[in-house]
Amino acid sequence: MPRNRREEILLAALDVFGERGYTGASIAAVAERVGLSQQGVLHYFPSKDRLLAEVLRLRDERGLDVIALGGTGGTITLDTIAAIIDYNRERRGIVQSFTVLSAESVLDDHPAGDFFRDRYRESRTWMADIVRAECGPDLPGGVTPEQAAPLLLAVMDGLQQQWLLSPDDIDMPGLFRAFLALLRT
Amino acid sequence: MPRNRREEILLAALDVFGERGYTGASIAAVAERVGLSQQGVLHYFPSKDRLLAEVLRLRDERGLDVIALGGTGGTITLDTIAAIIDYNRERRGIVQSFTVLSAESVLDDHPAGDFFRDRYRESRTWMADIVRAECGPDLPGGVTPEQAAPLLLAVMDGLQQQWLLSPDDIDMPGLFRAFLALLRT
DNA sequence: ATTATCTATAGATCTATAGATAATGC
DNA sequence: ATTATCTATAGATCTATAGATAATGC
Repeated sequence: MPRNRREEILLAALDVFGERGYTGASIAAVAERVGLSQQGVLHYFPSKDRLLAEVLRLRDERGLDVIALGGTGGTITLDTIAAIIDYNRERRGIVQSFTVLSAESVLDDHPAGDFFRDRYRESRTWMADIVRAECGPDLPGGVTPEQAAPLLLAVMDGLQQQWLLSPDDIDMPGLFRAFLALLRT
Repeated sequence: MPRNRREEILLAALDVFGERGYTGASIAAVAERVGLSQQGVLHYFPSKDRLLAEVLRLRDERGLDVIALGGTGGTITLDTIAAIIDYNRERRGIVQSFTVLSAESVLDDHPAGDFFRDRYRESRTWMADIVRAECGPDLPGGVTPEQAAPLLLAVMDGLQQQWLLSPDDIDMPGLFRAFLALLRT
């Protein structure tokens, strides 16, 4: 049963990064989670930076992302995104990982800075396309799809932050749909 | 000229926490910034946790917060908040500090967890009051002030995240006002 | 040969304590 | 007396390298 060690390590690393942050996580903690020594992990990934880079690359391949939408195959609508947010309530660990890693990525010289900068840019582009396809070029209050796109991403991120702190107080999917209702008025 | 060492240290610590995150920041880096030895800092604050706690307490006293609204004296409206976001473009360091610290605070057993949990709860309460005072109990799309409150906070946090990564791409105040336009339709 | 894994370890940090010294305030 | 500050240092980590050993694949 030759399990895929590389992937095991990447998934464990994503968890550990979510629990302690990238800075606070140690390679040894990841190693322990997969039953290897710290040096065993470094055999597969030569440095902590590279381990992070590969964790983030895994999201692109696997749709591990909180808002990985490409995988659904069919047309993506705002309701598709709302459904993903429903599902995210059951993936708290992953939500926490991406929330923490994306926030850390704003730090000076952070190894994930480019990744998240690019990711948000791309997300804004296709989010604007989704909004335009669904609501046309004119939204309530004179708002444009180009403005709605970063607002949608902001709402998703910001609700995750509040939900992670107080899961019982924050109805993420309900609040996201309330925002959609504002866009669709 | 007996400068207030405690306060110098707290302000330097807020900066350093914003640059490296709480986990990644060392007491020695804070010390260097104020021209003391690491042990000099520990004379004023007996541990790193306590230093963080006092940094956060300073925000309550001083309105250092990105959205510290109490200090304005007069009535706070949604336009007041928009004006604060205008101003925040010139306080990138502080915005970054609070973005990073609040994201770190979702980590297991983080010393700032209670602080941010309480802060968001309070913020949602007065934000709902502001919305109700200004827009009444019924917002477009059947949205309530209780829903608008966490959405407003989410938009502020989420826009900061995107702006910190790509300041030239993100017009924080403009986008926040676009969101207000949706609420006021 | 290559791959997977380990032990050993160098070299940096980092937090926090202990205890000395100098200056200040009564 | 107390306050401000320093040097010294214990005790934990942490990343990464070096090099050994065992197993696997040709």
